[in-house]
Amino acid sequence: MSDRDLSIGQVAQRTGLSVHTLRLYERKGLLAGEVRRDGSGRRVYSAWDVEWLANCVKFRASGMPLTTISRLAQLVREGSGNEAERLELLREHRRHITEQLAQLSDCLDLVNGKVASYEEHLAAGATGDPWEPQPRPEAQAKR
Amino acid sequence: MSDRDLSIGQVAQRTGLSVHTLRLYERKGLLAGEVRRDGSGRRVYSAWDVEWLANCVKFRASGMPLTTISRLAQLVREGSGNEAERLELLREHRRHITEQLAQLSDCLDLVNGKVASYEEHLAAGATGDPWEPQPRPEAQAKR
DNA sequence: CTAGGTGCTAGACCGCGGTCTAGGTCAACG
DNA sequence: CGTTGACCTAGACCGCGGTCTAGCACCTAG
Repeated sequence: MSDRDLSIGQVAQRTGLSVHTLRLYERKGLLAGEVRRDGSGRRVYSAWDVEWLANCVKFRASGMPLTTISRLAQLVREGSGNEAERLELLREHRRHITEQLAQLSDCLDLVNGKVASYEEHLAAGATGDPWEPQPRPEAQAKR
Repeated sequence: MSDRDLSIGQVAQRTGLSVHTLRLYERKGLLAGEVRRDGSGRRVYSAWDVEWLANCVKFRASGMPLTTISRLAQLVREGSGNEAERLELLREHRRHITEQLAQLSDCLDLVNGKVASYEEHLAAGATGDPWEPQPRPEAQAKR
C-alpha cells in the first residue's frame, strides 16, 4: 500500500540480514505486527517493520537471545496494558548490557597491557621474555 | 611439584570453567605450556596455567573464538621469535573489542531511550502509545 | 513463448561452544 | 575389605543462530 512498503529482498539489504534470516525471525515471532502479504503471497514490509527490525538487530548485537526478542515482540503485538512488563524486560537487558560493557573494558585493559608490553619488547629488540615471563622453569632440571 | 599446583577440580573452581570445559580447552590446544600429569595420569596445573586460563576466560568473554585463542597459545608455546605475530593478533582483537564497545553503547542508548519513555508513559498513567507510536493504522478501514 | 529474477514453504544442514555419559583407574576412609 | 569421590578417555549429545536446498509460483522482459 504505502509507497514505502518493501519486499523481503529490499529489507534484507537495508537491515543487513539475509532473506533467510528474515523469514526465520518471522517464524520465531520476532516481528511485532504481522507481516502483510501481497496478492501472490509475498511479504510486504512497512517502514515501521523495518525500524523494528533495525532495533532487533541492535538487540541481537547486544546479546539478547531470539526468544527474548520474541517475547518483547509479543508484548508489543498484544498492545497496551503490559507496559510494565516491557519496561522490566528492557531494564533487565540494560543490566545485561552494562555488565558486558564492564567485562569488555576489563578485557580491553588486559589486551592493552599485552599490546603495550609486546610493542616495548619488539622495540627493545627481543630482550625479555614474551608473554608473562612464563615462570615455568621446566628445563631447569639440568644441573 | 610446586605447592601451588592444582588439580583439575580446583582449577575449575577458581576459573569458573567446568572440568569438562577445561579438558575441552586442552584438546583444542588453548593451553600454552603442556599440562603435566601426576603418577596416575591426572592433570596437574601450575599457578601459571591458571593465570593463562583466566586470560582465556577474558578472551572468550570478549568474543575471541576458541580457534584464535588456540593460535595464540600455539605461538606462546613455540617460544620467542613470533612476537610480531602475537602482537598483530592482539591488536586485531583489540579492534574487535572496541567495535563491540561501540555497538554496545549504541544499543545502550536505544534501550535507555525506551526505558525512559516507558517510565514516563507509566508515570503519566497509560496515555500515549507504547513502543514507537506504531504508525500501523490498520484498523482505520472502518469508516 | 521462454528465460531470469524474485519470492514462497518445509525441512535439512552447519559451526560453535559446551555438556554429559559410559566405563574404567586410583587413593583414602572406615 | 568395600565404598566413596575425584579423576581419566572417547565419543555422543545439545541449544543456538543461522544458512541452504528442493521444488514450486509468479512476473516481467525479450
